[in-house]
Amino acid sequence: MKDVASAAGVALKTVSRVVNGEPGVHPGTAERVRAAIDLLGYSRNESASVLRRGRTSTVGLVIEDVADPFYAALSRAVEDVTTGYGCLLLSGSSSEEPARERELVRTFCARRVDGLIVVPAGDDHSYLRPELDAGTPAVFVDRPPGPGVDVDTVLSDNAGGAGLAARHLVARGHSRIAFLGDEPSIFTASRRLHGYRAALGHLYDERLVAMRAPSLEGVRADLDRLLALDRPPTALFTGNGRLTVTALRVLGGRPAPALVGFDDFELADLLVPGVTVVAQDPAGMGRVAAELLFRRLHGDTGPSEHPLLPVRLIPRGSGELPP
Amino acid sequence: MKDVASAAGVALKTVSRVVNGEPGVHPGTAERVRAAIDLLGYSRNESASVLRRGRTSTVGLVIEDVADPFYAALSRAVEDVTTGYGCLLLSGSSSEEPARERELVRTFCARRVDGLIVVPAGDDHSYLRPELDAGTPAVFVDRPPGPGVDVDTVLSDNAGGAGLAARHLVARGHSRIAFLGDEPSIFTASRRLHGYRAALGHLYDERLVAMRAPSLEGVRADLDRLLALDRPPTALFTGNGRLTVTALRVLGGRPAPALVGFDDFELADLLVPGVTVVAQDPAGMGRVAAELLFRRLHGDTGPSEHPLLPVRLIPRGSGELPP
DNA sequence: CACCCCCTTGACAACGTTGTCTACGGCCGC
DNA sequence: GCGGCCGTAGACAACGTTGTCAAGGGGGTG
Repeated sequence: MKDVASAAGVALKTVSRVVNGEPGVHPGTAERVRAAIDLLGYSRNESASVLRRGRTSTVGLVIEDVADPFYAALSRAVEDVTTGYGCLLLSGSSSEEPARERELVRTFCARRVDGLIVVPAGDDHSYLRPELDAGTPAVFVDRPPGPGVDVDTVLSDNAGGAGLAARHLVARGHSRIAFLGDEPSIFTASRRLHGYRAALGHLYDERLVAMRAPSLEGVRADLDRLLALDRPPTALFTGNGRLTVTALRVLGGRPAPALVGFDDFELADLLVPGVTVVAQDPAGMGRVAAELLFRRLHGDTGPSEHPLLPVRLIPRGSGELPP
Repeated sequence: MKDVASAAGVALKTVSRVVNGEPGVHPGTAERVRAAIDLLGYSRNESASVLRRGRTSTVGLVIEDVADPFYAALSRAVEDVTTGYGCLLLSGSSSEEPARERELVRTFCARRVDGLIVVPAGDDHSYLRPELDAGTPAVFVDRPPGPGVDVDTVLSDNAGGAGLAARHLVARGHSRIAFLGDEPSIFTASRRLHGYRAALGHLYDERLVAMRAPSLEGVRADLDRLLALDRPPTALFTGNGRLTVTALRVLGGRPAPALVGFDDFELADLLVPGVTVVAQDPAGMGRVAAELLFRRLHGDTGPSEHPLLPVRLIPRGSGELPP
């Protein structure tokens, strides 16, 4: 900028004014400055600008894994909203590791993001206290923060959706409905178990429940056990997209039980039979969370909000198979 | 930091030394400083640090769309490598718009990223000249830069893969093989057309070629036209993952021609018949590109490199159907 | 005992930008 | 013709950090 100033024969401050489009610069002078900028290929040093101004126009997003379509869609929606407000999005994958989540938040905060959107991996977020107190707003998505941290959250109706799935299968005549869920320590997994259990009532049988992180071997072991029971399940409710796909892969070739999966996924409609799912709206979650964050950034200091996004059941065939 | 210094009763510089793990600080003093840091919840202002040091430990990635599984996988691989080198990744989606690509690059450069990884949307990259001259290395992935810009590239063997697909179908007895490709202005689309054409030789028939951006309506129109020909194709080669999926959706219910698709995708193995594909390795491309960038960042100033990543044909059934 | 060196610590400037305040000249109205 | 106002421009400090250099004190050596 110094070079631009001397090239244009003006003071530093005048260049600054031109760069920032501030009023009170003679059109002719501004033109000379712009010419010098083009000539020298100058571009403002954002770090210095941030240092002086204190605002970074930057938002941090922590997700589980960009390569997971659910989070990829969420991420894209957040990016679009962020860009719309003239901000840059920093994002990182926690790989479901609390330490990595914390490290990402720390990194983002050190870079002085204006706000945070977090899909938490851990359940202790007391480390966020200093940032929240310092005025950095945070919105938690998909899962709530640990106890003692009061921030906005954007969650899906997990229990309601699981109930929808269970009742759908019961209505088709199933009474033995297995549940394959992720690790119970994961909020969404336990909420979905809860909704499934509540909807089944006296039909609930804990021997039909298996919960663990998705893996081909794990799912195979669980399905082997379930299908070898005296009274095996006639229907299966899978607790997230990864588990649904893994279960389909394991079941490939076997006589298929009725199946409803939580989370929609591409090509669910092209499989035979089509896979009935309870669909969340990942892009909607990202959009709502980002809009909420920007309302906070624009000064909204009301009590924390906790929208619950609806889910919907999409029948495609697999969930309508008879017992 | 000033507050930490006075809380610990030491000078600013001593706190700086502790924060950066520099040697020459008495263990007792360091302990006092660390206590003060914890007490005050201090975290270094990265903008100021960057301003002083000149290095941001940051890499910028421009892709087409994070929500596309191909780029999501690429993105994740780049993130992992970047994190491994202690850097933060900034990424953004260009939505296939040259202006947006340029805007993202501009934003990243203003934030003084140490290096760039770009999946270009446009074909004029002269705007990168100042940055390259200023010593910011760039690696282009999936598609090369426009003319006159000499940077490292990481490309897949598009023509080779398309040839593989075409020969695979010819070997199964097909002589009328249609090609559904993306817009010919897209580098990968034209390379794949080229490979397909070269492999077919005298079997090539331009009436069997349709190229345009993927959309349900567009693909439906193209397939309607192709299948209504006097001598309709008995096999179909789709030029990217989106087109393959869209074509499958359009074909759903019709007597299916043999099909080979460029790009692997989840569940390709579970459809009936399984979808034969020419698989690229998006994660591998991201990894190679990122490693190449870090070699440049660590001082490698050799001539620009242009690795061509191999692709492989995965037969799953659809590509082995007879004419 | 004097000297030197090392270990530890601090003072200070500089990174590039922007907010604040001041200065200059011309124009208007009285 | 004079005072005041406006439009334009610049000087300067400050943001928070780190590199450079220097200072103080303690221990070892001649």
